[in-house]
Amino acid sequence: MPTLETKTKPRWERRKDARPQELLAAALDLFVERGYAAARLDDVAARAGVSKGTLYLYFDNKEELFKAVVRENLVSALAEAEDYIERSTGSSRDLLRAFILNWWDRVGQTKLSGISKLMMAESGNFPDVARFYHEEVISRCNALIVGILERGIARGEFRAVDTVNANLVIVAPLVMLMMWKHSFHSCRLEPISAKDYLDCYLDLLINGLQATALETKGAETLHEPPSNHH
Amino acid sequence: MPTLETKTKPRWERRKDARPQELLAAALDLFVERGYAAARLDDVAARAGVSKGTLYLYFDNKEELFKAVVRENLVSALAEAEDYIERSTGSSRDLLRAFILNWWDRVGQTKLSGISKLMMAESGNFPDVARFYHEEVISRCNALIVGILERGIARGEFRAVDTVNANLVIVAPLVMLMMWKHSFHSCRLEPISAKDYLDCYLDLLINGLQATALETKGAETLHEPPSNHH
DNA sequence: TATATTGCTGACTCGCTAGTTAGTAATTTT
DNA sequence: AAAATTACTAACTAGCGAGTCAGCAATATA
Repeated sequence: MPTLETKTKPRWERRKDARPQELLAAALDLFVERGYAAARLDDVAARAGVSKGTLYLYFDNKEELFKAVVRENLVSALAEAEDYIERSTGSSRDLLRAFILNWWDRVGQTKLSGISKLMMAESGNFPDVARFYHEEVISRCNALIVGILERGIARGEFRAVDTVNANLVIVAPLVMLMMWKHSFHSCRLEPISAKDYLDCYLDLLINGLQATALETKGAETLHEPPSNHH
Repeated sequence: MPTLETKTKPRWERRKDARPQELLAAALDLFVERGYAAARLDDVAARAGVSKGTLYLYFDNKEELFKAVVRENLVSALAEAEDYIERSTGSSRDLLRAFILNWWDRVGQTKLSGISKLMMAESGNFPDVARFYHEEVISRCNALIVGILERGIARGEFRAVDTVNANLVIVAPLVMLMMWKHSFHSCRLEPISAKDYLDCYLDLLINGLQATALETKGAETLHEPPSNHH
């Protein structure tokens, strides 16, 4: 009676080729949901439909698994952004805005934002992972933005701000928006509207960077004057 | 020979009154250093010079200990800020700047910044703590800033920005500065200069908020034009 | 000095998770 | 169809940390 599995499918299949991708996808999910330390490899394996032992056949340990997730998703996206900026020719103002909005589409809006949040949160407890992430993601991202600012200043489009700190000030609201997506879910009445937030941010930013408000006074603004709904 | 502790001090003392404060101080240190989940109560007790059992005499559990730390430090600071703003009479621009700089002195600059970072990082895994922190700290802080913005708009000092989102955009670089203080220590060549960062931030912000750049053109700027040292 | 009180200790339980491994079942080869 | 190969499983370990508690030693009291 118990041995009724006559013509059913095998209890498991050998799928050597598909496993890594499936494990990476599951790992991304769980790292984003729980954070680095709290993500359980048992759960990662389960979500990928394998046992934990199998996970260890494809990745040496938790740290290597995480690095693979970062390479697979963020590093590749960054490389594309570098290309995009390389090829651009328009005004620095438009370039900056396009970069930010594109970045939001490709990273901020997606679950990848959870990785940025996770690294901000846990870099202190995992210095090796932090170093890796800083070199592969943060440094390159900063270089991109400083590049755009220098370009804008050189062309006389932007005021001569301190580019290194301006980079940080510019990035901060974007990183925070990513972090808020993954913090205090249960507390906020209505989630932050990314569109409204970014509109407001870009409005303040472009205004703040403007070479001289006098000269460009007539230029079209990014959007209609924001409503003050409180 | 071994029993040479003739007239030495007792192995431990009874100090019922001093323990709570000492435990709170130790807890603040360890929560900031390690984060909420990773802070070990054994270590907290050890740093306070007692055993873990003693800690449990004064605090029910880890969560209550953490809440006590927040109340002791952040909630009290917030109450003072509320008073300060209540009493203020000057321009909204000065009030906003003063509030930000004062907040940096009282919180951002100190180890308390670690608490903000910790909550951003771990709120998802500890919803009860998150709710508490959101109600006691975040909501009240947001209300303060929205209040200043509304005041400035009502008086015609600020453009009619979307105050709710502007609040977030304004707060973001400040929260990020706090977080950076506690992230990627081992990666950054030179630590971020809070002064330069805040100068740059306030410069962009005030410029971005300015009612119309034409009218207030002659007003003294916050500081000398920032140098572009890169 | 003797007795009562209580602040404090330290060794315990219990549950949880990264990483290991002996063995098994799906596939490939012969 | 049998033998050889190997992708995979499941049960294991080792170690850690929150929370507990029986007992002890520092005071207070008599």
